[in-house]
Amino acid sequence: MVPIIENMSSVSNYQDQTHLLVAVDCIIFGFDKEELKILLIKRNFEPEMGKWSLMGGFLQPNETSENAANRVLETLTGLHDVYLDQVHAYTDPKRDPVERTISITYYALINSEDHNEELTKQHSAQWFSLNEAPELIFDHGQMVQHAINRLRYKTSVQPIGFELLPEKFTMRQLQRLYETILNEEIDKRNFAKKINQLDVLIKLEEKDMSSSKKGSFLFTFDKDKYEANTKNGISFKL
Amino acid sequence: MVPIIENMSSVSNYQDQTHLLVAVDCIIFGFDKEELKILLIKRNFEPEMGKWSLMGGFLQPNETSENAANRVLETLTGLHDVYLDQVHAYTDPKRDPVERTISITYYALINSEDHNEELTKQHSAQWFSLNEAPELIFDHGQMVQHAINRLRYKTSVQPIGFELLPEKFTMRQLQRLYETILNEEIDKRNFAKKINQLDVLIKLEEKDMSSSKKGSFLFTFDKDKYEANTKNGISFKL
DNA sequence: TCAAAAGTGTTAAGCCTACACCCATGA
DNA sequence: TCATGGGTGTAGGCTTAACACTTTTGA
Repeated sequence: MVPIIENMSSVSNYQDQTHLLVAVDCIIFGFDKEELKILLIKRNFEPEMGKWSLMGGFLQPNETSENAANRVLETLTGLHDVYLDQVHAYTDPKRDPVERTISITYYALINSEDHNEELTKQHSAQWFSLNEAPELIFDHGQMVQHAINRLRYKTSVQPIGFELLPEKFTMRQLQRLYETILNEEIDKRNFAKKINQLDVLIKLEEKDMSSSKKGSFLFTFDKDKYEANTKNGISFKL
Repeated sequence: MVPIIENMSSVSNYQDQTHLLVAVDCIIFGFDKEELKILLIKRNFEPEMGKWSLMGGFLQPNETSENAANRVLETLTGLHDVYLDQVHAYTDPKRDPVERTISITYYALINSEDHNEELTKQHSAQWFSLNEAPELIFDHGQMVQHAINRLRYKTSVQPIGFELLPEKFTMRQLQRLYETILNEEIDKRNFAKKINQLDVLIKLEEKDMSSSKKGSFLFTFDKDKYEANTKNGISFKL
């Protein structure tokens, strides 16, 4: 057993300690009007060249893991200021066969219309619906599962779902989003009731005419209202 | 901007990457029949000698972060097989002034009667109630806050509170535990009702006579029942 | 006999769930 | 005119929250 600290010398021994590679891996969620999808890359580099994996990168000097996740994300999608949430650190000494690397995962929520297709093409990236995703390298499959669980919890307690939608969206799109995240059907009347109770949407005059002849009203998320509610102790609970 | 991967060479450049120190820090929760407390150490080593901090240690070769947290915990308390849950990775390049170190935190739940007082004395460790805890070094204060939030969520959704209690406990002890974790008062009739509905306790014949003249019945947590419930889709929700 | 904690049930309010019909419009 | 998706209200059951008195027994 290794001693935790050098009690005897009264100085802890930083320089004798093992230094490790640290990476971030991003679980990139997008919503294409029907389904929750994740963006995966086909590796054109070793190890595991040709297989599917999450997009990741090594932590650089002077960079937080959040910075690194943002960088990775921007490299792949061209997007910045994306919603990111840390999920877990994976530390199995054997998880990367080339060299021990610990990986910190983040999930990202993007409006899948926004991303730069040139860049994703360059990285041989592709969107997959959750059920149809290929097998992933290393522990990336587990990472995805873990991220989904976290996302499910988080969406039911904070209004992060809107990150996945365009600025203006219909009630139906919002409902489909929640259905696909929570993986359950929701009655549309009950859903509308609940959302309206939360009092964080602004109903616009405008209608989206693409999905039906009648057209459906567009809404936007009112961040200020949400924050005011939060201050007043009214919490978002779906 | 640093390239994520060496696309050109089709081999990612592990050896050129920065290697970092990785540590774990433990937020050790205990319950002393009245209050939730945390175990802190007074540092007898640099940096920040003489100040209070969480107990931590560097990640060793061939050790997962969970292994490391267990080791740290055993070193301080003599306990093993303790409930541990990973919370967050802290990666600010300046968080440790001596050398860049990323820290992965775990919270531990222990029955505070069990720990080895010799060992804690050796490390100048002391229990503090959450309100009375001293200021902590680095980002350890934030780590504690983050861990409490996670603990609150987890206890309301999984029966981990029992980890903090002795094998046999009274309904009142259990209630006080939940009150101190959730930081709110609970009506004892409603509490008993809810707990009984969960159907995971065994009421013993035995009474604890220490807290009142009448005495109060002791209970134990029935792990098998809980797992059976879980399998049948009945979930623990407080 | 009194003080102190244990134990126990009921009611009202709010919340959640299930459920069905009309509307507007383009084809 | 019909097919498609949009929009809306209500009733019953369930869960939650509020609330007070009796029991036991050691001091």
